[in-house]
This record gives sequence, structure tokens and C-alpha cells, in this order.
Amino acid sequence: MERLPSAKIRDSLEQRIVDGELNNKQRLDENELSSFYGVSRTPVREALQRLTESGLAEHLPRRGTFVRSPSLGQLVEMFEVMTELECMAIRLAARRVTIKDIKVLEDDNEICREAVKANDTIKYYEVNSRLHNHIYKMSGNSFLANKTRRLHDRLRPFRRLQLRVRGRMTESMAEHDIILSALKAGDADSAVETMKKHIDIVGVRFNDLVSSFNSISDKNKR
Amino acid sequence: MERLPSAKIRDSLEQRIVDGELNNKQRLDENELSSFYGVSRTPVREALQRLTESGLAEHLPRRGTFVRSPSLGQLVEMFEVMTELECMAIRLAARRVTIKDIKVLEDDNEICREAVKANDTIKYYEVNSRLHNHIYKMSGNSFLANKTRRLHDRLRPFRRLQLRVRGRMTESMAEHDIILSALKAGDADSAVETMKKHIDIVGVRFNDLVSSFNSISDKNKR
DNA sequence: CATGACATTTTTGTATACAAAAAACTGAAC
DNA sequence: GTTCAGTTTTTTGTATACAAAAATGTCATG
Repeated sequence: MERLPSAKIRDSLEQRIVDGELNNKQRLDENELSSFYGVSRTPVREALQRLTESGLAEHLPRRGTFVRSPSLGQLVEMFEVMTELECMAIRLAARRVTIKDIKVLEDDNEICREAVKANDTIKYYEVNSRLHNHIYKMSGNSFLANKTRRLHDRLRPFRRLQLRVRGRMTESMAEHDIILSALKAGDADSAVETMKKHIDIVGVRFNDLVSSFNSISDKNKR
Repeated sequence: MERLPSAKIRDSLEQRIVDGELNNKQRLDENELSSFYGVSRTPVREALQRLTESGLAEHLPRRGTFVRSPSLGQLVEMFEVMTELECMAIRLAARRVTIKDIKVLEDDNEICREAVKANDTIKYYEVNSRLHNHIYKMSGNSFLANKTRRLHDRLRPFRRLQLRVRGRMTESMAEHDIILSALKAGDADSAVETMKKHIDIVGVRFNDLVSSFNSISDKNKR
């Protein structure tokens, strides 16, 4: 099953939007993108339709398609839902966790620990994502796993910036440790509670979120 | 902001899929749809891209686009997530409910009660949807409200069939009453617990779900 | 200089054209 | 009758063409 140009363009644009290369409200010019990707307008338009459907872009009939980044308010809302989904996933995962799962999680967790020592936020975030994704799958609910992963991906730049807050990476690491031992002990409640603190930047570290948001939208203005 | 043909076709197809007019695995033939809607393939293809992105269709490169209805297993997963989101919405709604909200909910609830008396499941489901949707909005989290409404819509045919199970409509009505009085009394926990029972067809009425599923997929085979 | 009617250019949305891949058909060999 | 190479037909994906709407530019009038 080979990938089509239109699908590759869709993914490329998604990446570029999430990474902040394409700024909020920026027009996604069909002609410009066509020449950028070396194709005609047709596959570009199909990619734009898909981005619009997934919420990363906004389409105004006969006006054009524009990057649609969340406002601070929307970001707070998204984190609130993210927290709920992550907690649901860990709750379900706790009921069906296997030795093998624990092994996989612990291996990744150790890689994270090394990244903390090396103060390597990029590496930490990468492995952290993999670890969380594994928990989603462990829930046994693939619909949930999918939705959660997609939301996780969309919040990526903000979650990543969080790690640069002083002491946050160590704190995150400690939470991972608690979650893992709770899973091992079959203590679902503790796992859920810790996960809630782990994700819920809104309740616990609202100011950090605001400054991450500002730092990203400032970057966009330049 | 006038609606474009491609957008109308997208919505029409969504409706036809959810309503079961277009069956699972059925090929969404571009030429056929073009002549059906009296347009060229271009807007049809754009509509199909969007349906694929939203999960209602599946696209296999160079093979075609096919209706993608959930399997029984996926349906169970979706109801599980639906329950979580509805509970989250009512929990948040309970914290910020106003007199005006209560009034709106009670009005709709009374219309529901009349529908029960008339044994009118269609009317009941219609107003019931509006009532639930109002609760989503009351959560104050529009991101959550959107996601929840969309999932609600996708589960519509199954939720609706549920109401035809003997005694289910009366039971549903009684739960609405409890949820409303809990909201009025500011008792979030009770509202959440009742909502959980209200939605969680999987835990409580799994057999009913299986038979709804079978009745829908039987219909598709004919 | 501001304003607004009119013309020009650009951009969007859809139709059509065409290349290439997949599916369907044909018919010979067994 | 079955199988399979070779061909034809259909379908998909992209390019191009074109109509219509929106944006932009021009310029006379006040």
C-alpha cells in the first residue's frame, strides 16, 4: 500500500503546522503549496480538505484555507480533555497490565531517566511520547488509544515546552516512577491520581501553560 | 458564507452512512456519486477525503473508498469513550449550571415525557439529543462539547435502537429526572453516577447492544 | 487626499483530460 | 472445466482548463 502524494502533503502540512513552521491564521495558498511540493493544485486541495476536517485548518468558502492554531482558551480546554482521556487509559490499562507491558514501560522509563541526567528534553519527550502511547494501547480500547494519541500529537509543542520549565523534567520522571510502581502493584487509583497530576497542567501549572503559549505565539509574530 | 457543493455532498454522505442507507464495506464509487449528485468527480473526491479523515470511510490507495462502519468490538469501545465524555461533561456542567440552563433542560425533559407517553421513540430521541447537547455546552468546554457531540452523532443509530428495547424509554426518562434534580441540587456526584448508567450500555445492557448491532448489520445484508 | 465606480488580476471551485494502476475479460493450453 | 498469459476496460490520481467570485488596481470626481 504505497502512499499517495496527496496523503504525503497532508502529513507534511500537519507536521509543519504542529511544529509552528506555519503560523496561526496564515493562508495556505494553493498555488504556493503546489509549486512548493512540485504538484498541481488538485492533490494540495485534497490535503487541505483533510486538514480542515481534522481541525488543523479552517476553510472559508471562496476565501481560502488558513492555519488554525488553538487559542489559549482552547488549549486549556484541550488539556482538560487530554487529562480525562489519559486517566481513562491508565485506569483501563491497570486492569489488564502484563509482565511484558511492565518490562516495555520500564525500559522506556530508564531511557527517560538517562535523558533527564543528560538534560536532553528532546530525547525525553520522544521516549515519553512512546511510553504514553504504549499505555494508550494497553487500555485495550483502540478507539480510545487512537483519539488520545491524536490529541497528544496536537498538544506536542506545548507539552514539550513544559519540560523546559525548571525542575519539570525531574518531576515528570518521578511521576512516571510512581505510575509504574502503581501499575505493578495493581493500584489503579494511585496510577490514575498520579497521571492526573502528570497531565493536568491546567489545574496545577496554569501559569507555565500561559507562558508556553505566549512563547509560541510570540515566535509566530516574528 | 454560502455552502459549497463539495461540503453539501460530504454532509449528505455522512448522513447516508450514519443512517445505514450506505452499508458497511460498500464502495463509494466516484462516478456513481458524481452522477447521483449531478457534479463532476472533483467535489465528490473532496467529500470522500473528508469522510475518510473523520473516520466514516476508509480509503485504500488506488483501490477506492469504502464505507467504514464500526464492528461490534469497536462499537463497545466507542460507547466506553462516550460514557467517559458524557460523564466529564455533566461533571463540569454541574459546577456552572444556571437557573436558565435548568429551565431549558426541564422544558426539553417535559417534551421527552410526552414522547414517552405517546411511545414516540423518534421524537424522544430527537429531543433527547438536544438535551444532551445542551449539557455538553453547559460544560463550558467547547472542545469537549464538540468531540462529544460528534461521537454522539456517530452512535446515533445504535442509541436510537436502544430506545425500542422494552421499558428502556421509561427507564431513560427516569434517569433524566434524576440527573436534572441532581443538577438542581448541585449534587455533581449523583449526576455523574446516573449519567454513567444512562450511557453505559456496554456495562449494563451489553446484550441489548449486541442485538441492536445484529439488527443493523442484518439490515445491511439485505 | 479620500472615495467609489469600473476594469484587471488573482484565486477559488468545478469540469474535463490524460496517464497509470487495478480489475475484468478473452481465449489458448492443459 | 480450470488456469493463466495477454489484452481490454474501468477506475483512480493528477494535471490542466475554465467559469465565477474575490481581491486588487486604476482613475475620475469631489
